[in-house]
Amino acid sequence: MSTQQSRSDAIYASLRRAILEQALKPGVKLPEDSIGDTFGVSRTSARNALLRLAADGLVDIRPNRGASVAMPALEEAEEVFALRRCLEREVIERLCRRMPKDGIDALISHVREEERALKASSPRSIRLAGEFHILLAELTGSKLLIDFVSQVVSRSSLILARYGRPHSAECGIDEHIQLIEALKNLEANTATDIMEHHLHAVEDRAKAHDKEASPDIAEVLERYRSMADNL
Amino acid sequence: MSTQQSRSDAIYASLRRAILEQALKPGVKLPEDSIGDTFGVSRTSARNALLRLAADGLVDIRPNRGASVAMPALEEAEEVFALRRCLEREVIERLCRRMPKDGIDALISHVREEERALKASSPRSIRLAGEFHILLAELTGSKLLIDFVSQVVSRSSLILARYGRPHSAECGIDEHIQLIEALKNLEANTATDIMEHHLHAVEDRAKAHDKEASPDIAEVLERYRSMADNL
DNA sequence: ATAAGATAAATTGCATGCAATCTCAAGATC
DNA sequence: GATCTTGAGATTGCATGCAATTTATCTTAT
Repeated sequence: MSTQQSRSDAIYASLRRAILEQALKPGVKLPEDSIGDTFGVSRTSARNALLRLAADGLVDIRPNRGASVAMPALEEAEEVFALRRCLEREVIERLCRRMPKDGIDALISHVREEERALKASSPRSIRLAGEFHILLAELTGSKLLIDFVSQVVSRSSLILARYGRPHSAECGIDEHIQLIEALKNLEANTATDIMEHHLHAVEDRAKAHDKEASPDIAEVLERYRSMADNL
Repeated sequence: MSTQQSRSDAIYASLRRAILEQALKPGVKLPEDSIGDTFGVSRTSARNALLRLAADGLVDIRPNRGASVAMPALEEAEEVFALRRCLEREVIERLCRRMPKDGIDALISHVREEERALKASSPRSIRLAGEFHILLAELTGSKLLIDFVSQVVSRSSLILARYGRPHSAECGIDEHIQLIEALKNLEANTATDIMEHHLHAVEDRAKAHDKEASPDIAEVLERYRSMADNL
């Protein structure tokens, strides 16, 4: 998405993080007023950010009813993961054909960050687990592929947030490590198998009870507004 | 995309058609004022439509510089078609596993429409050729897959509009027919081969000179505004 | 003449106001 | 007691106005 009107950028980024880190759970309403107020801007800018999040599939906008964090149905889960397997297979094939020279290093350092966040039991770990897959896509260099993978990963996070076990945050870091190893040796089949297994594990984790009601919005928004982009 | 605020809907649909039928060529500027004026609405609604088109990849929005019909670079062409092959392969596999009972009929009737439009040398034929592939995706029933296929098809159209031969409108209708036949017999491999060949043909067609300058915008907008949704 | 600079016109970024629509609770009806 | 109606409050849809940025035009100097 090439659009960016500076003021809605910050809002977009903050909201996105809040949703992906499950601070804002599926179904939570996102009124333009509240958002505008907490960020000190008008509804116009808030609306703009919401519109972009809707394009990413992270929020639902229903006419005259406003925006809320998207609530993917259970049937969608299968769709999403099927497509995700399709796309990530393509990513791996391309990376085994041509891996940028600093690629492996970037992956390793990302996993290190995942481990750090997990040890600190930071909510970042949830988001970072997803962004590992986005990083893989980025290494292919294909803008479209990055975009599509981002979308399926985002939606997966949403599904996990809605149906998954609370804070399923171990998130298969070891599988990420195995995958890196296979990629380093250009073993496409092995890598694909690991990925397949990994995604099935994630998908299985998405088969539990509904979650408890969510806390106050204003508080969450304020927290994520003040956070800088400390990754 | 679940968003729709009634007034921008009409604008969105009209602009989309105009772009896909190559009445608005890549690079053409799309000022909010002009659009709002021709459609008798304020810039706000026009802007909203543009924002959605940007999410589809049909227009580029650069900060403080406004919107214009997207101009995919030549390097993007390869990306787009590679991903398109990946996605459409998935579509075919799914359809061979489970084809809705009226699916074949729907495809046949669509191709008939393509033929009609081609005979009348209507600009619709260009758009319909793309929408055949979207229809295929729709038959899978997967919202996400429909969405993704729509995007790659749209971008393909843009690439064809920019680099392809002028009005390359034969558009391989016969290949569409062959594909339907293979799908009817559930021959996944044959279908995939045909699709592969078909997409390569389309891609090859996207290798020519730059195009001539485009005509007046206002005129085009007015034409597409007054058109009802006669498919 | 060409290039650089200044001024004016056009266009977007953003905020705000009003009308339309939706939400939800209180009261009326069966 | 349950359902339907009514109305107030909240929230979005849309238009418009102003400031900021960009783009185009016209000087001016080399």
